[in-house]
This record gives sequence, structure tokens and C-alpha cells, in this order.
Amino acid sequence: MDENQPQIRRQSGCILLAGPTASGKSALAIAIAEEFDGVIINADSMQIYDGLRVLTARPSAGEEASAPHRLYGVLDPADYCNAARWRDMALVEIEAARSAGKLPILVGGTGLYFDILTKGIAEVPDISAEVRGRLRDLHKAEGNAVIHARLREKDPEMAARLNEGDSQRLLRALEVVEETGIPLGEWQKKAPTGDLLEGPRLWLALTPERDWLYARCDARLDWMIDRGGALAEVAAFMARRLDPSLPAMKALGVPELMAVLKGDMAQAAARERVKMLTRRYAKRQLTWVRNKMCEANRSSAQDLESLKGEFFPFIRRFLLTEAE
RNA sequence: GGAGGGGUGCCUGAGUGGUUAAAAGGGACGGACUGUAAAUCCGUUGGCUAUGCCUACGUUGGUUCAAAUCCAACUCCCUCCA
Repeated sequence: MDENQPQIRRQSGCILLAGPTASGKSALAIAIAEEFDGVIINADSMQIYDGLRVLTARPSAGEEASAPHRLYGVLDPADYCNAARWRDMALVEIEAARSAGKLPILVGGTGLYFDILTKGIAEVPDISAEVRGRLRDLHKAEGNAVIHARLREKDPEMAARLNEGDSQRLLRALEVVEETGIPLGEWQKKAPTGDLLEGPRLWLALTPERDWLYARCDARLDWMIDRGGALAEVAAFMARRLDPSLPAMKALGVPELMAVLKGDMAQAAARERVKMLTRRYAKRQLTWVRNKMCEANRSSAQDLESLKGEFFPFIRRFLLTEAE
């Protein structure tokens, strides 16, 4: 709308758009990209994988074509992403957008990814397959208590910090000490990367009203199954016989729809279960936004026009300030 | 019509006289979150003028110092036989 936008913008700023699933992030991101000459960069841990466009509610091919989209479906589901890997890819894309004179718009629902980009993460060396495999096997065979006990021996500080039921973090902490000989807590203190974004950023967060969001999640899931082709998508996905422990295999709805296809679960039951799981997920995202993104401009608007009306002025002001 | 089983907190469901506001699970809600994060966990869950009180286990009445637990009637549900 304002033809002067590209000229008045220095090329260091960036927009961070967060919010729960089904809150309308993707559509808003496209609107922002169109209005302010931006590049949309995915900050969602699942939409980064190829093969589950419908179930992960990734923007449609048409939507992705309507504005530059990066890091959507770029990884094979047999591969696995993690926060640091995403960060590396995201930084490349941000840099590329900036040097092209475009506004990077980070969009996604993965709170950890935003955190790592803006607050950093400890630079811990990669864990060897040997150590990782060994500890996973141990965990599988012996359970959390043994892992926790072992961690208490090698890294009492982390062991005290972590809950005994928290298998994922327990395993991570243990593999770090076993691999490097240095406790994870030490790494966190000694090797923080700090803010990686380097530049002004504008936080935008969608915090829709709960009932509305839940109803939208429910309707979307029904749409995915009835009209979106989610079952066919999962059938194709299932044919690859991927390791169930891969992240992509844990996308909401994948285990349940696979069970339906195998005849192990009634479709109606799967539908209800995935809806419930999705609502919980949305709740966790809302918690993250509420409590960790204090600096964000928030909106509970329910439609694109209202969101634009609320956020566009912020963005304009942000870009103008930045130009000074 | 006959025989039997059963009605417990948002739901499922344990509990057969006292330490039961009532096990357990589910759901819901709240929270955490530094390399699988759509993951992985943690907490709360009858009400209050709160170290105590009130209300609660289908309804009403009874037995008892004391009942979700025993008795009676009523009511509703389920199974089987007609």
C-alpha cells in the first residue's frame, strides 16, 4: 500500500510472529509479506518436514506461491531437525532476506525456536551416535529411574533440577555429560550464544480467545480428514515405514490416523483424540506466549482484517523507526 | 409380569459402619520449558468468613455415639426369563 516502504527500511529488522496453532498466523504472515515486501521464514518444528502438508496445517501450495516462503517442507521426514539445526537454517534465510532488501518474517508456533534465536543456546558439541544409542537403549530397558540415578552420579546439579519423569531432558543431560565430560549446566553457563538475531525486531503474538480457538482447531481437523485428504497423506507417509521415534512421526494426528489405517482404531475415536491433543497443544503454546513473550504486541482478533488493522501500524512504525 | 445387578465428585470407577471431601484413571484448568519441543514434564481439581466449618456418594425416612457403607419405601438404569 505504501510504495515507499522498501526505501525507508534499513535491512536489519525482522518480524517475529508467534501464536497457537489455528490462530491465523500463516494468513497474517502472507498479508504482512505482501504489504511490506517480506520473506516468510518457518519457525514451526513440524512444518519443516515434507510429506505432511495437510496434517501439519502447512500453508497450501497456492499460499506458499503467493509470497516467498522458506523452510517449509525442506527436510525429509526420515531426517530429524532440532533447535540448533533450525537456528542455523533460519539464520541463513534471515541473512538472505536481508541482503535481498526484504523483511524477514519468522512465523511459527514453536516457542523454543524463537527462544533460541533471540536468547541463544549453549554450544554443546554433537553427541555421537554411539553414546546416544547406548543411553536410549539403557532408558528403554531400565526406565527413567536408572537414568536419573546415573545422572545424579555424573551431574548432580542437573539431576536435582530435572524431574524424574522427564525422560527427554534426563536423557539429554546424561548424554551431554557422558559425551563431553562436562555437565549440561556448565555448558549453559560457559557457552551461551546470546541473541543471534542482531538487529531490531518486532514481536507480534496472536492470543485468541480460547473457545474460539478450540472450535477452530476442531473444525480444521474435521476438514483435514473429510476434505483435506489427511488419511491419504498419512497412508503415503506410513508406506515409508519410518522409525516411530522420528520427530515427524509424532506430528499431531499421525499416530492416530496410522492406527485408523491399520484398523486398530475407529475413525471417530481417532478424530476425538486428535482434537483433544490439538487443544492441549494449543494451550501449551498459549502458555508460552503468555508467559515468555512479554515484549510482544498481542492481539486476540479473530479475522485477518482486524489483525491487519491492529498490527500493520506497529509494523509501519517499526520500519520507519528503524530507518532513522 | 418374574429373577438378578446397579445408581459415588465433570466422566469412568474403587470403596461395604469410624483416620472418607471420598482410591485410581480420564478430562479440564494452571505452570515449566537451553539441541526429537505438535516433544517431555510438573501442579491443581466441592464451597468457604479456612489449623475450623458447611455441602456431598439416586430420593426420603430409619438404625447407630458414628453411614457412601446397615434397614425400609420410593425412583431410575441394566441383564436374563416370560
